[in-house]
Amino acid sequence: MKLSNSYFFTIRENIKDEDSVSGNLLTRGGFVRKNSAGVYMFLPLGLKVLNNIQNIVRDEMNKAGAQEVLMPALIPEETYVASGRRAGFGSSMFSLKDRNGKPFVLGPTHEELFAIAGAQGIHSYKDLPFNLYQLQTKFRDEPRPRFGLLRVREFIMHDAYSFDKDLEGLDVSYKKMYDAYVNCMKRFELDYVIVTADTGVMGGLLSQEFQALSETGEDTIVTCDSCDLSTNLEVAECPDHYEDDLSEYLPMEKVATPNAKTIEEVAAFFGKKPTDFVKTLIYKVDGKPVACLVRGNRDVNETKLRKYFGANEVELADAAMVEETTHARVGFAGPVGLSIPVMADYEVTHMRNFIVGANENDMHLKNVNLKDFRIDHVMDLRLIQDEDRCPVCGGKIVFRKGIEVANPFKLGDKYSKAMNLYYSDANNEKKPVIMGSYGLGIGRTMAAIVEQKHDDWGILWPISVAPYKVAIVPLDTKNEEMMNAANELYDRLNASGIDTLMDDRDERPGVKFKDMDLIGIPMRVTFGKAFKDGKVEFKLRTDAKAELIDANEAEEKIRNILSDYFAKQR
RNA sequence: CAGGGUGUGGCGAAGCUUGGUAUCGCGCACGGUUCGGGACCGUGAGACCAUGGGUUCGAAUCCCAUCACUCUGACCA
Repeated sequence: MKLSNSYFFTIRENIKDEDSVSGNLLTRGGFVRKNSAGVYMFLPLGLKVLNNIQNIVRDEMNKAGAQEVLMPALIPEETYVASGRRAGFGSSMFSLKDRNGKPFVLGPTHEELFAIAGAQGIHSYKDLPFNLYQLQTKFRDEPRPRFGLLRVREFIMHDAYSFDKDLEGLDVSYKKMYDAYVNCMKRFELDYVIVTADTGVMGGLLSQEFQALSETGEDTIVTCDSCDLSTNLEVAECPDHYEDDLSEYLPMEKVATPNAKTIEEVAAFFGKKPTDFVKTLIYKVDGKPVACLVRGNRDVNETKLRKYFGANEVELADAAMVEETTHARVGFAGPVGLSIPVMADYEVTHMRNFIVGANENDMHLKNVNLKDFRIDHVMDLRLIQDEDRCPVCGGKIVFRKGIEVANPFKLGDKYSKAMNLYYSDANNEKKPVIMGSYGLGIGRTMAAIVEQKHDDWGILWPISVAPYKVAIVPLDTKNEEMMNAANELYDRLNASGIDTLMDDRDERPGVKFKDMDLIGIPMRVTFGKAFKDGKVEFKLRTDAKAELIDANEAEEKIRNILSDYFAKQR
């Protein structure tokens, strides 16, 4: 591409409406532009990167033996009702009606449609296994889009679906996709970890996330410095490793605690620490109240709670529900005398003589013990914390932030049963097909790469995904000889399949350099002062200084760098 | 959903408290001087001040409503 006659622009100033490094640099470089909250235009440069990422995924999928298809985004709502996920997705699904009033949705993910597609081709065990994938636009009405391309409402996702006759087959299919994703990460040059995660609205047997490490990430990752523990915060275990408190039982006592309702306020009142309390949180689990008990310095892990109940939605109860269930204002809930289900964290069962709310305004109970109230279920209910030890080996745990770029699932038979996807085995018995599903966010990957690879001047694209591999920058556009030589190199590189950009604009050198740095082209060939001696400058975007080389050696040098690079990517 | 902020030429902002018909920087056009890390001087074009209503002789400015964008929290008792 020649810049002088193309849709190319950069923005010098910061973008007000972009809250992340990647969103800012991608907008300033003219890759993307926000059109509405969480919905982006992809401009020429941005589309080139997006296509490069998609082609890497496509290549890895094809190598893994998957076949590409394209499913509709516009889907009858009843499809998701059949699997039970219409309710699961709730308001995060975009929905609309056709002219006859028939409800449709815009697909947020496609397990159902692929199960339907599978059913059309699967009759016998001889039809299995196989694997389908697509690169397609998904729609999710996120409550709060943010961080540029990282959390959006319309995005291109790669999703793949495997079909097997049994769990052993699924293991093989899963491994292939897992390996394909590992290869993709390598080719994207992402610094990442793989963590076990919650299966969430997908359901199924196993979920792993490929998390690109970045402070901008919205996910918290828990790893251990002495074993290979690697898990998402929301599923990190807090096993029953607590020591019993053996102090003598004291008699329960009701104490007036006016104007004190937070743990800190009440602790100050009693002259005690938060660890001497049992916190009672009223949750709304699919609309029904549930009390959760954790030690005063702990937090409830809502994912664990949701999993235990198999619920779609878990949130803290509103004030009205708290008052109805505890007969007191918010701030005085306690387990004694509650008539709703009571869940307790393991740790609570090892405590003695603790303080709880009295279910009465401005009152707390002290010296409460397990005999004083009913617990319906004891479980691992809390969020892991800094001071906790590794649940596997007891080592020191480390918290990091990550961007979830890919997520393979072992689904099992959940969707097969819901969507009537069965096959006949060798004994002519009807069995559900065993499915896996695999997703990788294309735009999110693009943003994650920028989050990891940038400097003060702009983006540092890896060669594999860079919109152009080489930028040719002639500094004197009036010098005919120089322009001829630059054009010749430009033509030769492009003719041999090396995507090359030429900055033939009549701009000052500084402008051209700044722009090329901002958009992050990996290699730059500058035709400048030394051209009269037959020399050009060659510079890698990641290097501070340029080197002077013979003009007629530039092409070979670029070829060598690229062939070395791609050899290492294999 | 709850609470806060913002909306002014293409972009970024000032003006609003204390009403009097819009200012600055970037960008753009033209002329000139420049020309190796976002040049300088001069001239110029470009705005129904988010939308709708109200108060007023007069509204970007005050009042009401709506919409959009954005931040914080996703209510930790």
